[in-house]
Amino acid sequence: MRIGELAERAGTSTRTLRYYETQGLVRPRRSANGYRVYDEAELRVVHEIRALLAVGFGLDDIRPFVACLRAGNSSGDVCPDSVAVLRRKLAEVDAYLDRLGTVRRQLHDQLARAIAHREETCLRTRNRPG
Amino acid sequence: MRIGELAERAGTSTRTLRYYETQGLVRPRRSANGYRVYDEAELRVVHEIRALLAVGFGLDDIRPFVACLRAGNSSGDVCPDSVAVLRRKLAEVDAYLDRLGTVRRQLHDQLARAIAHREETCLRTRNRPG
DNA sequence: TGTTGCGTTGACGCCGACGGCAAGGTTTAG
DNA sequence: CTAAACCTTGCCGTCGGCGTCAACGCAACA
Repeated sequence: MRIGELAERAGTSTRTLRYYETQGLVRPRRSANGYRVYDEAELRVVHEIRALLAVGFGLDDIRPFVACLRAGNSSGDVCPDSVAVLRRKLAEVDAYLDRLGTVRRQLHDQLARAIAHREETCLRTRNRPG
Repeated sequence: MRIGELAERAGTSTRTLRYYETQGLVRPRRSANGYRVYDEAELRVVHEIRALLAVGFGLDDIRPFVACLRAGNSSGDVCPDSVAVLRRKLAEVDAYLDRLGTVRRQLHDQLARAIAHREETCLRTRNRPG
């Protein structure tokens, strides 16, 4: 399979696949004329990359998962390095959820006060002697 | 007050203040020699900018709040444009909290399955005839 | 008068995951 | 023979909020 077909089957672009290659995530062979040639297993790898990107991983974090798949495992998640990344990412997400919750409360209060202030001002204006 | 003093009092850098100026958020006068000169009100403005940035606003979103302060209001929040931005941001944060919650559940499940798989594999290995 | 410490503008660097274009080579269909 | 549809490498652009020089001017103090 060449790059165009893989791109289409993986739902991405050739540009993206070439970029993954520069990042050491995908390793095509080369045919005689220099074209990249991928086997079926690479489709699985690209799907794994896309799924993890969608969850918010960076390409650096994804590397262990790809290595795990390439080592012959049925899932990219089961190797120690992958588990370590999953743990770290879960902790990061929890921390971010905390911060975002705090921000939400602050925004909510800020909005409530602003509206209360406007109501008050409006009332004063309406009762003002004209 | 010149730029260095304002930077120090606002807890930021001169570079940052000049950048805010290019974004139309801060408007110093100029002294005869071309130095930027700020009055006390600008300190308040810079504090407002910093507070909103810390909450996750972009400079574009902050513009109405600065305008509101500059219009003489005691808070930057009370003007209609500011309230609109607050509403929008609150909705954005809520949406992001949802997505992040989904991601958290997915990560949690993924991690749980990976660990379960490893336990299982470990047991099989230990019971394997040597 | 020299040095130190302010100030000025302008321009490039950063991060991450690509998009897009240029300028070519290859292959295939008509 | 030619045009279309692939492929190649390489390099610049994107977004945001600045950091970090560079090269210069101005001010104050010993």
